[in-house]
Amino acid sequence: MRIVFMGTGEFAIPSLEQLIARNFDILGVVTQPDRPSGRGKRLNPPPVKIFASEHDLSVYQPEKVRHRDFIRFLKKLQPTAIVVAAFGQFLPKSVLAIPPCGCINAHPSLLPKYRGAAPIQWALINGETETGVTTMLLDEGADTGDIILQERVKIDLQDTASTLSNRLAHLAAPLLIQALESASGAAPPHSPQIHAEATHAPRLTKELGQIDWEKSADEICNLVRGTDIWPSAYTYFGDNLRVKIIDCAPVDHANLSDLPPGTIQITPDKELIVFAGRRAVRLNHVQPANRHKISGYDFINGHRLKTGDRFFRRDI
RNA sequence: CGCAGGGUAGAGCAGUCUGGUAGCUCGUCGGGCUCAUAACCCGGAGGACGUGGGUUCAAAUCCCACCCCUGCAA
Repeated sequence: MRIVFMGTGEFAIPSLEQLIARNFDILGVVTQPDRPSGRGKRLNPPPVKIFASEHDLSVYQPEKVRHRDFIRFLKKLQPTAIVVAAFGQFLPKSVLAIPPCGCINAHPSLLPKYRGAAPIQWALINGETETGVTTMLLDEGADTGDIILQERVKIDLQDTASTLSNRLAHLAAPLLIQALESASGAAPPHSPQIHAEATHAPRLTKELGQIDWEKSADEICNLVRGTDIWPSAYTYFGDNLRVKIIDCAPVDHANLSDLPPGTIQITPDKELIVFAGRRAVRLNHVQPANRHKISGYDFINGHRLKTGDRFFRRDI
């Protein structure tokens, strides 16, 4: 089977790896152009490019796949199917029409739930206990195509966006293979999404990461879990010191009666507890701006925290 | 040459501007108090102050170069 693979982020790598392992005929790997990134603003290749290069695959990095020349090039390759995962560009109708078996995409949610750029993150932020991976036939919309296969997974309380993303990526790979194998000359069996039940998972913003201590401990911890890849959940302390919350857990606490949300309490065994709108949050690990990740315990010692000190919100 | 912060005892930090024998909160070791303790009291050990050079009677502190770490931005 002649395959063109389109992907950019880490999420796509297990899928590409499986295609290689199963001896699919990979005509080429299409990925986003190198972008300036990291400290120093150097030009860095996307993860898929690195992986593909290491496996001696041809890599193409069009600024836009919809450009006429690139579409012409894709046609010449005569792919049976185009496999898409974490690619980052929309495919125009003219591309969708090229492969006889269609353009098959893996999306890390139970479509039609969580359409959009950040389905994993939003599932965590919303406190879902279950999510999954959906393979679908791409159409012109944003994650609106017909469903081929779907697999559910439980979300663990310890899961963060990075752990869950990793797990779903490894689930997406066999699901894509299965979809491909069920296609013979034409698109694999598929059925339309129930569009009325669609929900959306837009790209996260930095502002979203700022903690509102009025919210419940559960909501705050879910935010921390869902934003760990980016932008992280953060708050402010002292002289506008920005502090990222790396790892925390909701706890019950006896006397949160008249202390306002954001107030810190240090337990006898030096745990860092912060009162929330409902219940309280134990901060296990934090990261002050410009510093390494440290434990709540070290934060207390180094910054001389006292019960009654407060974390606060800051307008940006 | 994208912007910025940092590298001081095992950990987390102060001290650097205004040079003058290194400090805080802990940990650790020993002792004490206690029915007991993560609590309290007393005492001890532990630092080439990132590296190399320079200025100076004297450098963690001022000047120059380099190495490493981190946040922002993308």
